Amino acid sequence: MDRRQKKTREAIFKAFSELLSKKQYSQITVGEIIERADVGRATFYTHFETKDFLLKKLCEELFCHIFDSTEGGGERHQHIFDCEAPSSVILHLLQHLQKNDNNILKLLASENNELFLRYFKENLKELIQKQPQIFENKRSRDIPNDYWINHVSTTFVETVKWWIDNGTKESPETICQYFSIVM
Amino acid sequence: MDRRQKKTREAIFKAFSELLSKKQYSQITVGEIIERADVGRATFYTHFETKDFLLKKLCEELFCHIFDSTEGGGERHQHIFDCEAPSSVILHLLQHLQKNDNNILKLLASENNELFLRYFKENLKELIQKQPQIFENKRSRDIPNDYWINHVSTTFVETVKWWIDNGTKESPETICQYFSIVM
DNA sequence: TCTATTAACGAACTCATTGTCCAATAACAG
DNA sequence: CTGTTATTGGACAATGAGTTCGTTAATAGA
Repeated sequence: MDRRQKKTREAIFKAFSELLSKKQYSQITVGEIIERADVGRATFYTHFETKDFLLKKLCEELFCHIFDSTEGGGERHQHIFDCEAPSSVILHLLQHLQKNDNNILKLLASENNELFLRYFKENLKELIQKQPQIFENKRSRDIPNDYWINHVSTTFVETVKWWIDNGTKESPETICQYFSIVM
Repeated sequence: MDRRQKKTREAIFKAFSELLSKKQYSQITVGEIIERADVGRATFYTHFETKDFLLKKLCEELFCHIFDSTEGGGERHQHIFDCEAPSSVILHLLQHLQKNDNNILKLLASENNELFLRYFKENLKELIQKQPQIFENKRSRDIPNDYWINHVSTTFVETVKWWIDNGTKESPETICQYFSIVM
């Protein structure tokens, strides 16, 4: 890919992320983004159709990274899905979050978190659907499957949100335990 | 209150609700609202500072109604909190929702539901905080109290959301049971 | 190194929307 | 009946979205 393209693209992502951790998505203007990214107005629109598309792309980048390394067929992770404890997957995700790759925690904690939490939840749902055995032992047979998947995803996302909103003071292990108590 | 004020206020609420059940909140313009409500532009702004305030007021009206009649000190409801089963409160809320007062279900199901679900959850949290005994028997002592309250509210709201998204086919009793299984 | 291609620039532009203001008019309460 | 108050419509500035285009600069490939 053209070096110029890559540079502008990254500059826009960076500027956008920084703005997102400061103010509401709806209050961020394209003008602010291009000023901070130091790119021309027309340039922005050749890269992203609208502000909404920019957000979508950003979410995809962030969550792809986390979930790819969780689902990945690498030997390092393979054993996670083999052992019975669902907590190992959860713990792994939590530790990943705590490492704060790409400032993802900052974004999840910001006032815009609903946007990110929605993507987070969607990715989680897919993960659980692909690996139903993770939580199988906790599942009752008297509730519909999609209700159950939705419940698990929601509870996890809300747990993370609570964790972040409270300053991420607890260790991933503690959070993991809270989660397993209510599940 | 002046009849004229009341009329305009209601016309705006009505127009806004109708628009909300059709399109995203962010894509609704003040122009559309006043056109549908058939009131002058200046009139709108004498009633509501901004579109956001209008939304806030609408939410307050909708949820106040439901939660007031749930918490109310009337003798009819008093016994609800006296019996042990948390399901009675839940069932009562679900039945209320099903009656579809003020088209609240339509709004909860619309693309804007996040806005309403947030208010819904806030009201629920308060209710649970005031009546902690409702779920006390399900609560573990190994998790923080606010984590627990958040979890209960979230789970209920998500249950309702799932119910609506699936066409509200199940009876309130069934939904109530699903809820009590996962809690 | 040369060249054709492609991206970035910036400035000007249209268009939609927000929020304000005011003078004229109609509805209201007492 | 009368003073008060809400509504009206239209004009207004300000802001932001998204487009257009001629110019400039970087790039990839030969």
